[in-house]
Amino acid sequence: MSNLLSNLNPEQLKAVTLPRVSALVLAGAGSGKTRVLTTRIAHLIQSGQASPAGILAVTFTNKAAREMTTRLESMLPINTRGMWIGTFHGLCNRLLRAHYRDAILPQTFQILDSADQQSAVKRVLKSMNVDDEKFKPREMCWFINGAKEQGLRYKDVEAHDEFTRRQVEIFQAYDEQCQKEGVVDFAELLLRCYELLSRNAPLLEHYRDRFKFILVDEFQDTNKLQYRWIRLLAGTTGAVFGVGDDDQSVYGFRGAEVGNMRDFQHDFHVQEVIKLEQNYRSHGSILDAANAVIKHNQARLGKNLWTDAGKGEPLRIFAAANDNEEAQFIVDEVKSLHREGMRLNDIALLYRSNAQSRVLEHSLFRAGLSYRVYGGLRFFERQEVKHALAYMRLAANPDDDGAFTRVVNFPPRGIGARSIEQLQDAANMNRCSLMQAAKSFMPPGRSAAALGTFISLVDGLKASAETLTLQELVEEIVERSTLKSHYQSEREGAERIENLAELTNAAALFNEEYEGEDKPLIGFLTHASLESGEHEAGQGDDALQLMTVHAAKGLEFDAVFLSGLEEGLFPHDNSMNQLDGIEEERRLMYVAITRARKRLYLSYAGSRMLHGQPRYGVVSRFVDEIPSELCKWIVLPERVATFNSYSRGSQGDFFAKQDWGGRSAGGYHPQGTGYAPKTESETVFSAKDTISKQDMQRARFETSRPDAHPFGIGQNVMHAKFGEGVVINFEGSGLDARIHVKFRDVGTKILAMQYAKLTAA
DNA sequence: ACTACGAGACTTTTT
DNA sequence: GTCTCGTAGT
Repeated sequence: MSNLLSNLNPEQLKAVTLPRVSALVLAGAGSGKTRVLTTRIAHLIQSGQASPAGILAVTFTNKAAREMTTRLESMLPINTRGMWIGTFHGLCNRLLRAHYRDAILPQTFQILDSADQQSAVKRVLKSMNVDDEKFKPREMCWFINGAKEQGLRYKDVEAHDEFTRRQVEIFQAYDEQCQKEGVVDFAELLLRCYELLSRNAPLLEHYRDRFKFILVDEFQDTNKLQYRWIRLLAGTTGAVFGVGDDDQSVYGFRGAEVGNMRDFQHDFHVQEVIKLEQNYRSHGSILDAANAVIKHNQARLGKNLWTDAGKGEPLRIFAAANDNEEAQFIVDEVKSLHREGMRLNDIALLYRSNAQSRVLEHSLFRAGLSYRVYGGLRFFERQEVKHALAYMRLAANPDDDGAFTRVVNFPPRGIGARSIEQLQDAANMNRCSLMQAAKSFMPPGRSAAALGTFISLVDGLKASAETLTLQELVEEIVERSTLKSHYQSEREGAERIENLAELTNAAALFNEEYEGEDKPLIGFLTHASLESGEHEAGQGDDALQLMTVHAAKGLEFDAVFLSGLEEGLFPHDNSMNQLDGIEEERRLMYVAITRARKRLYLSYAGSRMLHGQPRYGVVSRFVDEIPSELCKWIVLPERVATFNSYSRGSQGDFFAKQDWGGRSAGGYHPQGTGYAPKTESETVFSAKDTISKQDMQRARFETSRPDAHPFGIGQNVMHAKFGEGVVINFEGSGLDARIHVKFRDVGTKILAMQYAKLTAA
């Protein structure tokens, strides 16, 4: 036991060994939050205070749940398989499956992901003859989920105007359609579970009695319904151990309520709040910057991170003339870090919004740096995979109209919109599913044969599902549905076929892992919707990591590049008019900064292409909130003179970029503590080398002038898309300067100087 | 019934 | 710039 508790700091130890009371742990970034959670569970079990079955631990992501489980297994010689550690949705699903009758759900109920939900809403709108321009499916989903996440059914929603009343009607029709089809959306999973427990006293008693210890991760991210769910399960005698960080609450836009942390203290009579403030991740300057920024927020529970790791290096700030230059700077720095021995895997490139990744990717690609972008389409969300899954869903439940509409004519088999409409009418008329309508009320016509083919296909699959293994079933679906041959004839179908093969793989893997599951098909489909697939392909190879700041939450890297630090981008324009908007953006900035272990770069661009339009930016207020003594500004060598002409007297000099980076002085030590600036670089980073913000701004404007460009009339140039050409004229000045180039293959083009990615040829 | 082209949108996101 | 959606044409 002492083994388990050794190496914990006093606060961590206190949290881990707390008796059976409700408690709140304010865990700052990098303060060992997951460690505390898992060690507490291990300690409770080892000391005999709890049995593995008596613990309920809830997280937000599958990844977090998995990490907790793995760590726990390494601490204790127990099998975590039967333990209740999982996401809110995963645990609710488990409860609903166990008590499907009480929850009034079919045993085979399916879970809709966001895309499925949207198409379900579309079908509702159609059947109600509602204009989907006025009631956009996306917004309807938002409305429905928003209500459910507050614990509200359609009849609980207050409607004071005609529009909302109509929305409520659609809400009702949608829920009825879902019930009829035996499907539940994500929010429904939680609400249904909440209602199941609150309406069934013996059942609730049973679980209250069982879960003596409830642990909640990322408490600041809980929404109203999740909070009520926890309260319900805990009752008046339960003990809830909440861990969270109000400064890292960045999901307000999807219903998370930081206020739940305050309410928790009150509602659960929390006697003491334990603060974990010692940070084991970042060097001092990085933490100081994070603390300085977050101090500007008013509504905080209050917390200050510290470290004994030493100051480390200053933050590096780069002001680029435009987005391409910013990207180029990052490429050069990454290359240099890589040369020094830092693995690309340990370097992250963060941005506020996904749209920003393109320019960066472009430069990385040209430079031949391998990188991986997080947060695109996940495996189970891919079109071809969803199609195959729809066939599986029909095999499990032929009355699943969503799955039916998805694949009734995919691959195309001659069933057009007209026929589907007729089917829909027949189904409405007879109050049955589309499949039943197709079987019993098939309208006579040309498409009858095609429909017959489809019906027998699904019937065949249904029969196969009884006898075949999961893997064989997937293989059969891919073949017999002609998905495979369809994609084979498609130009870019190779990748899709690969993904279908990967689905076969996933099915085999699932079977292996959940051997003996009585309903493997249902289990697999649930797995597919609940775990949209962190099937991280190519995780093994060394690649730079690109992601949004949101996606980076919970991760850490040796070096972090935070790009696009401009007003309007970060903080984002759309956040400004939201309540608490700026504070949430600032928390996001805090999250971004605290991702870095040893080195942090901040960059912004004077102009960048956004939505196909140039947009001129001003440095983000968040950069200004970082004390300048923690920062060093980096300037391109050819501009040092320009910048220095603005700084007078004691202001000192800027650094030419090549004097930076600790190439010879200091450097990266892969197995050591990382960057250890030596004397030489300490000199380089001395305090006199700063410049005022105003000079910075003015200098940047100067350097953006067109006469700084390296081209002359008659010069041969190269363009990524247009190929070779010759410069024939210039036009305009300042940021609007344009260059006329006569290309060999595509004729004369007039390009914006700033964006034309021209190179001398 | 299917394909091709043009208009309009576009913060962040897990389940 | 790029993706999705809707309409018009084959």
